[in-house]
Amino acid sequence: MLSERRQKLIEDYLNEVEFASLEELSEKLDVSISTIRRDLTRIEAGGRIRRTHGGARLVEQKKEEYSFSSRQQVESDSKDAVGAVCADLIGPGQNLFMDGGSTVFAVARYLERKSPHIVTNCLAIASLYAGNPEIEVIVTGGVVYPRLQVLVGDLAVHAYRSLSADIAIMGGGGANENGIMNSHLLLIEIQRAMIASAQRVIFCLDHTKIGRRSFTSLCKWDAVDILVTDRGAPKELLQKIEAQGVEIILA
Amino acid sequence: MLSERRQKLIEDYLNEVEFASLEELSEKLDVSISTIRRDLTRIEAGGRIRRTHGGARLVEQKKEEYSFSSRQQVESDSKDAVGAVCADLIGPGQNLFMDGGSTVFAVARYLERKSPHIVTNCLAIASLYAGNPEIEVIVTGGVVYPRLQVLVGDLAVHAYRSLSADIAIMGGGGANENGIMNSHLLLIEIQRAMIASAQRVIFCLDHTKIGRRSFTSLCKWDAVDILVTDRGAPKELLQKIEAQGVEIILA
DNA sequence: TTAAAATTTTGACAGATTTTGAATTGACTT
DNA sequence: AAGTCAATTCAAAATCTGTCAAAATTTTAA
Repeated sequence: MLSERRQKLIEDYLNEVEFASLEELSEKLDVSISTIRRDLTRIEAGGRIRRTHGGARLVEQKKEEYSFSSRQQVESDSKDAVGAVCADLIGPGQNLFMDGGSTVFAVARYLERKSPHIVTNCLAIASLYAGNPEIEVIVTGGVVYPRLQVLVGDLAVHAYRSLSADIAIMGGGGANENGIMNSHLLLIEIQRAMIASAQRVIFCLDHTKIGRRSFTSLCKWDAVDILVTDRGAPKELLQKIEAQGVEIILA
Repeated sequence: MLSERRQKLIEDYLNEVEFASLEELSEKLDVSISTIRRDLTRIEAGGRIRRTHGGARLVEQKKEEYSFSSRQQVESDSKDAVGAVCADLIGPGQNLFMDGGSTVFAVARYLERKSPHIVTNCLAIASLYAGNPEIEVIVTGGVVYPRLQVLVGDLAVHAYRSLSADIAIMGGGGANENGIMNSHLLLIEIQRAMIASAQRVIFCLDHTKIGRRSFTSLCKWDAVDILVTDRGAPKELLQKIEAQGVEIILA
């Protein structure tokens, strides 16, 4: 049995049962416990499972703004609607900062006719218009953060600090009446640099994000000009946010 | 049985079963294990499968959006061969600068097991390993140059100047006995920065580039440590280049 | 056309590398 | 102390790479 095939089988099995013990896997695949251990270590490096005492379990798929491939499907209608409405706010030829994340990517897809100048640390957005001579795309640089496929680190922060934009189009992990939150510490510094160098700040968050808590506070509402979300968002919370001077647009 | 036909059968079979062991294929096609090995090596060069210990597996078809759709086809056998040979020169965990262009991209495809640290201004290379946590990818930043899908400009130049690498893997538009040439002025400054910050400089040029003139001179041969090309290149010219202290490796 | 020469393909094999299972050791829990 | 699990080490087995000579194929020459 090929080791890669075995590892794939382990992954498939874990996808069914959530958790499996070493012994269980060892018997099922007819190899020694040692081999199972080694397999699990390798699979864990891929990130989809986690080793535990005596076995391994599936990593719960975080329902987060970022992280593309899996998320892209879920709530894509909401995201699309938010994206289209947000793109309407952009004038032709404006300079944009664009954050990572699937909602912001949805905005990017509607920008073609605006011929914008885009500065981004998101590889997906950069690649989207990389072949289009009508749209100038500037990539910030930085270290690729594999889980989110965005660029992080000093290069990215410096790039945003040294440029300026008409509008920053941002995403986030959650929002409540106190402000916006994000779960990825590596991104916070970058997002703050974007906000600081942009004239107007637009946050795009589909309704699942409104009212959700996340890991760290990114900014308060006074830093935000516009919040674009969809009708599924809780109205009373939106009112509290609006009272803090944020223009709210519903898709 | 023609070897090409056999290779096609192997590919078809892998498309069905995803994994196959050497033994399995050897029996199925009634040839020796050695032959299967060689077949797999050749098929792997095409990029659709990957050899593993004891067999081979299908490569998940990634979205085509990032790859060099048109140019990739032309001379792709030569480029692949050059890519494989060049990748052999890289040690595990080394720091690499990687230029843009399809030949350098062909090198990138063979680097998976070397777990390199890659610094690049090429979006295709960045996207290739963006989701792989084993491989650290740093993107230089810069303005996307749509024709080549590489990043150009000050951000890119500064990034390369401020970093350093064990090896720079470079492409070019042409080469003659005086040195390497490139047709894209925007790239010259960047490539010079790469060369200046790297310990060893490897140029990868398929045979169509050897002897071809291009627009501007990029560098003389004394800046180059190794030239990787294929057997189609004119031998007398290679000798003249070798006489200038360049190690020449033929794929 | 046939024969000889050159090239490519194939199978086999030796030495290096990787994978595997078992044994040992050490950390931690009960 | 006893038991469980993880990490490490080690030797055996499996597999990989490079090389070589035989076989098959293609090219060249007559």
